Formats: sequence, C-alpha cells, structure tokens
Amino acid sequence: MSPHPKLADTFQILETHGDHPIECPVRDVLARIGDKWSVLLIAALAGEPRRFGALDRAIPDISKRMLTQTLRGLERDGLVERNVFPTKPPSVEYRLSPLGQRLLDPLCVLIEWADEHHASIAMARERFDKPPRP
Amino acid sequence: MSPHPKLADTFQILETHGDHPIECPVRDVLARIGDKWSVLLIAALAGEPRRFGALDRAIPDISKRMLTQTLRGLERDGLVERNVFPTKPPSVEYRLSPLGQRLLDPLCVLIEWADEHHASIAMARERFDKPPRP
DNA sequence: CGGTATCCCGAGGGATACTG
DNA sequence: CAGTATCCCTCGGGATACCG
Repeated sequence: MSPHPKLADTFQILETHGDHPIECPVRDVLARIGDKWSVLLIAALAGEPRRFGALDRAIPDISKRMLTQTLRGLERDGLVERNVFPTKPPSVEYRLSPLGQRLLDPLCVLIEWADEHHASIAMARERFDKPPRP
Repeated sequence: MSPHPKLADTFQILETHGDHPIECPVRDVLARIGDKWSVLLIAALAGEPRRFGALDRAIPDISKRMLTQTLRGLERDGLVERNVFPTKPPSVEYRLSPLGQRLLDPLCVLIEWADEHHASIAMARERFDKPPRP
C-alpha cells in the first residue's frame, strides 16, 4: 500500500516515458517555476496588475535585466499578459492571464507548506551539519 | 479586491523583509524543490522506500553524482531518511520522513496543474515564437 | 553495491552603461 | 519609464574514473 497513491501514480508522468528521456512536459513546467524569480513575480502579480517599475520596487533585489527576462518567459508561456499604453513616457502593465491565475492555488499551497515548515527544515540542517562525534 | 487574497497576503512573506534581502526562508525552500532532481526523487520515494540502485534505475537520466548529492540535500533538510544495513554487499534504503510526506500533497497539486496545462503552455509558446508579421 | 574524487563546460544571472 | 546591450563570473551539473 502506498502512503500517497495519487502522487505515486503521478510519478509515472514524471518518469522518462518511452525512449526520449527529456521529453517530459511536466518537468519543464517545473523548471519554469523553479527558476529564481518566476514564483516571486507571479506572487507579486497575484493581487493586481502592476507596471514594470512597480514590480522593480516590489522586488528590490531583482535586476532590470532579470525582471525583463523573467517577465518575457512568463509571457511566452502564456501566464502573464503585457499591455503597452502609448503614453509619454510609455507605461507598460503586466497582469496574470487566466492561465496564470489558475496557477495561484497550487503555488499558494506550496508556499504555505514552506512557511509552515521552514523552521523544521532549519533545525534539520543544523543537526545534520553538527560535527557528528569528536 | 484581489482575485486571490490569500496569496496576495502570502506574497508579503516572499518579499524581502527588513533590510536583509536574502533572509527569506520560503525562498530557499523553493530553491530546494526548484533544483533539477529533488521533486523527481521525492516523487520516486512517494510510494515506498527505495534503495540507491533502485532510484538510479527509476530515473535513468540522473548521474550517480547528482543522485547522491540530491539525496544528501534532502536528507540534510530532513525530508528523507537514510538507513544503512550492514550486509555484504552493503544496502542503503532511502525513505521519506514524516516531514517529506507532508510535502507530497502540495507537490501533487502542483504536478497535476502542470499535467493539465502543459498543452496550453506549449501552444502559447508556439504563438509567441511565431514571426510576428512579415 | 553505493558511493567519492576530479575535471570541465555552459547557462543563469549580477553589474553597469546606454537608448527611444 | 521601460527597457537593450555588454561584460563577466559563479556554480549547477554532466562525464569519467576510482574505492571500500
């Protein structure tokens, strides 16, 4: 009996199927949200659309380079929509697409798990890093 | 009104708090599961404990080096337990800790999202990559 | 069987300066 | 304001060989 039958099944999806080892669509979706900034940006856009500068200020430790690049990636994947208003100076608004919004719940579950258990993890690390026995 | 108040709140957790920009515990938990192999290994251990060699065979495209390294990382974080049986030749069993098992549900939700929507994402990418207008 | 030890490469990503 | 363009460097991770 599996302690978690659903994910044990789901693992079949993650395993390399057939002979092509890299052709797993779930893996590259995970790769996207696994990069350094994507989840942070999605979270920053969860509440409302925001402009480039507003995102830059909301996440102070991102560079403009990575901000642009990550937003482009999310836009390419259809998770974020980009709207340009031809004002002077130009203003560009980013908002979650419907697809992006459907990602919020899974992310929320994950982030809550992380928030609840990061203390346990920190303790586990300390234990592990202790000099075993002098 | 926020379309997703809970995560909009949760985003406060992700924002750099105080003056120390990197000191966000949730971020490094995400960094762990964001690496190339951790989720795959957790999924592989969801059903039952497995030995080193079994994991190697279950995930054919991982190297022994990364298998060891990722397992160590998961063990360090207290997500995986490692048991050595002093047989000859030695056998080592890896199993999810209780903490690791509590991560299964969040992961499952995420993986199911990815499985359901990867087709939409693939289509969005094709559209985005089309030469805009000749 | 279950790992270490090395070597090495490319991509991810930071810093800075420039532009429409 | 909202980006590009460069330069540069770390480091995740693959390949290979060896070990108790």
